[in-house]
Formats: sequence, C-alpha cells, structure tokens
Amino acid sequence: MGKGRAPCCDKTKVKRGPWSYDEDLKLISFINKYGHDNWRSLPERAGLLRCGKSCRLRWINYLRPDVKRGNFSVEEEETIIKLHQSIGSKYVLSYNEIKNVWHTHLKKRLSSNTNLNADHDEAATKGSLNREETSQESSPNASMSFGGSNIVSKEEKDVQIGQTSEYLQGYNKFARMLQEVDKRELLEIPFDVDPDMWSFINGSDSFQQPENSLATRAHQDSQEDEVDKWFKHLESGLGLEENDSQQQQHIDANNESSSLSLLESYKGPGTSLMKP
DNA sequence: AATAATCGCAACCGCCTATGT
DNA sequence: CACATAGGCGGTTGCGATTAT
Repeated sequence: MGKGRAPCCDKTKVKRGPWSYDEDLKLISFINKYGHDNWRSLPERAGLLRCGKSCRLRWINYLRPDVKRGNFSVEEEETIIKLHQSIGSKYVLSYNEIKNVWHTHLKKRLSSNTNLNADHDEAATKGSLNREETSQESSPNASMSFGGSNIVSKEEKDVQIGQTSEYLQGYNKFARMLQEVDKRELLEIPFDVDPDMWSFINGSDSFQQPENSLATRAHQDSQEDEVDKWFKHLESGLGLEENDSQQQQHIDANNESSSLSLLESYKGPGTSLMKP
C-alpha cells in the first residue's frame, strides 16, 4: 500500500468472466501435466488468456480433484458454524463454496437465531456467536477480527489439516493412478473426448449428492455403485483402464470419501464443464 | 403470462503474508 | 533490512435462475 503495486496482469489483455469448457480443460490438463509452480506464468504456458490469479482461483475452487462439491449436509453446515466460531473468517478448507454458504445461509440463520434468543434472554446474546458477528461487522477488516492477525494456533491447524486430508486422499489417489498407469500425456485427450462422455457427465443427475446423502449407509452404497460405473466410464474415455489386480488394489486402498470427492470434483461445476 | 423480488453462485478485487533477492 | 514478487484469503459484486405476486 502507499506506493501501490503493479497489477498482476494487464487487464486489457486477459479474458474475464465465466470460464469456458475449453479453458477448464486446458487448465486441468496443463496442471496435471506440469503442476502449478508459478501461477503468474501459467496462463501463458497453458495457452490461456487469463490472469494467473484467475487460473488459481478456478483450479482451487472448482477444478482441483480434491474439492468436494454438491449440497451441504447438516453435518457439514454445523462444521462450518463450529469452525467459524473457533477460527472466524478464515476459510482455509474449501474457500468459495463454504464462504458462500456462510454468507448467504448460515450467517443469516445464526443471526436470526440469536435474535430469537435475545427476545427471551438478552444476556444470552453476549455469547460467543453474537460477539463474533458484531466484532466482524464492526471491524473494517474482518480478517483482523480474530486475534488481530492471520496466525492460526497449532491446534487449529491440526484440525484443519485433519479435515483437509480427507479431501487430499482423493487427489492422491488420482495422482497414484496416473503414476501407475504412466499415461499422463493422455490427459491432453479431453479435448477430443467422445462427446457422449461429456453428455453422460453433464447429464447424469445421479451423481449429484442428494441432501443428507451421508445419512444412511445404504444410500452410500448405491451411490458408490454409480460412482464406480462413472469412474469406469471416465477411465475408458481417458484411456486409463486398469487390469483386475490394479482395480483390486484401488478398491482396497480407497475409502469412499476419497473416491466420491475425486469423482464429483471431476464432474465439476455444472456451468464449467458443460459442452459448448 | 409478465414482472418484480429474492436467492445462489462464480468470479473479481484488494489487501495481507511469505519468500526471495 | 528494504524492497519486490507471488501466493493466498476474505469480502463483495454481478448475473442468471428461481420464486412470488
């Protein structure tokens, strides 16, 4: 501040607005092949007319294999509330979607709940939630509202790391699969993937996580069956089919959450992986 | 059926921190 | 130590979709 700083990119020369199908594919295939050691130079290297920050955001929030998407369960909502109580406005785990849920639903809900409580017991409104809300609103910089800095305690980080690891398992599985099969170059194939595959991906509602989908084991089982089918379809589309022993290894190695998060993330947001 | 109001989500912006030189 | 650069996060905005009137 003060002196200001050079913009991260020339905004007149970069494309803005919603990401297209082709851009998503370019970004996914480039990152899977070369990684993302340098976001600023990545768009140019990947042939994208996008700001590096925009690429990073797109990857982290929507395209990354370990991003879990879909409806939030009650449990997940409670987790968000608890985390927000304990660590405030620091959406370390899943960024935009959680952030949106917080801003559009939970904040409102908690606010109305505390107001209700206030009718019965004014003193109760001095509780932690209410304090958090008021401190956040009164502060010109919300990120400084909790502890005055972005420093997170070791305990808090452990919690975050533990929860993040669940999602990372999905990504790790994907990476392992790529290494095992040693067909990374095939990830460039999606530009020419069978159109039927995309219609399958985009059109199949059965892979959407229904509300409270985690509630019953039976539902999970049927979901996994469908996920399994979809996974096979994806693998065959990408030329990543496995032999029986490899398949068995994966079945043993994976827990359901990792495969679910992986698959759902590669299904991607409805608006981004739509066919043009 | 048309219009207004509201909701939900993707993307952008600005600032901060971490790291390298 | 000072500065520059890159990565990252939180808040906000814009717009399409949905619902209410």
